[in-house]
Amino acid sequence: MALAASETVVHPPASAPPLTGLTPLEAEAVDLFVGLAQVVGLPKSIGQIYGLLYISATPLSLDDIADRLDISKGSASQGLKFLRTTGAVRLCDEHGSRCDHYEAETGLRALATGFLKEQIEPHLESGEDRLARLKRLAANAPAAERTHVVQRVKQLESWHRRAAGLLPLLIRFLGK
Amino acid sequence: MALAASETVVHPPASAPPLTGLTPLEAEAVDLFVGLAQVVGLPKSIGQIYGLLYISATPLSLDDIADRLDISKGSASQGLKFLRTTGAVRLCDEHGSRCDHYEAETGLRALATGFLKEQIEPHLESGEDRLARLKRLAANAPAAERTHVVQRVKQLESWHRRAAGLLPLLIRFLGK
DNA sequence: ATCATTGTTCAAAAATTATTGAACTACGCC
DNA sequence: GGCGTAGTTCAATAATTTTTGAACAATGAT
Repeated sequence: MALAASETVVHPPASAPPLTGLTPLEAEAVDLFVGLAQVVGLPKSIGQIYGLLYISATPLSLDDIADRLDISKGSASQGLKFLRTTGAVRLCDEHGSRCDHYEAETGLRALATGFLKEQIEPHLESGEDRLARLKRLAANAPAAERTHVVQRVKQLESWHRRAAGLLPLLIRFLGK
Repeated sequence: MALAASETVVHPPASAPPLTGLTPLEAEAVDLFVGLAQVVGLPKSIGQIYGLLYISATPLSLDDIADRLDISKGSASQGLKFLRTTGAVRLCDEHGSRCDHYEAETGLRALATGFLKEQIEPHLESGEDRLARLKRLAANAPAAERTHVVQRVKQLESWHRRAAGLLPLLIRFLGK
């Protein structure tokens, strides 16, 4: 603060992809994916990274990403790890450079599959144990409530079946 | 404080629905819905409340809920408000009592519809504006990248259409 | 009209989750 | 070997979200 009176704002070069900061187009794309990330419960940084890679015409390195988005290398590394294991991002065979470069996987089916496999399926599986335990407890409930709770647990089982059946259907619908 | 020396701990009655604390069955049901809430990005208290109402054989009042789950009235009020506006919970016409009682809506279709309408649809709508802005920016991009970014934005539009088409399909699949 | 009961709101506190940055490993090059 | 670049990990910090609880409005009973 307390700028010298004569100080002037330095304007960035008018054209050419900046090494730091985002073009308006990139910023808009990043924003869109940040919003999407929020919707599916993922951290903002992951949305930023994927968004930048999605719109970028060329593969980007970890450092490119951290610099352009102004996030730490740590965040970039963690975010890319997640995106890699989830299949949303690919390491592309870099001809010239010494470091790894990434590009976005843009097939909706691949993205959805990765996300569902990683984030939803585990819950469906652990749900089975839960349901089994619930079923046992319901069977032992006091007589007055037994029919009611048994019915509810049956309904939960039906939900579970339907959810499990939904996953492959979803993937098919989004497919190729 | 400062209890008399001879005071003894009062054990809760061995049976009958406790006015405070949860039965093992209730605890298990609550847990299950807490997990579900996490999955869809809702606060724990909302999962707790819905879980308790789901398994309960009788409608419960706000105070019942706060007491049994050991959460504040504030949380219970906010949670119930959300569940009401989302259609996951119903005020049921209480014959005798002076206060409102709630019961869980258990139709999967109604639940899914409420959730999708409330949590997903708004994003799909704002997405349209976003896409329009992106499209304009892409059209003005430097020639070298233009075809690439225009293609990407087209792909985003196709994602958007598919997502929008998915919603009614989903509801139908879960229906009745 | 006063008091008790029910429920809401919202600022402050607590809990949770994401991000940072420094320490560290691994690798290639000189 | 020693040095520089890439990348990962993780404890500490920051940001965000949730929960609390006290103040308040509304309604009904006496």
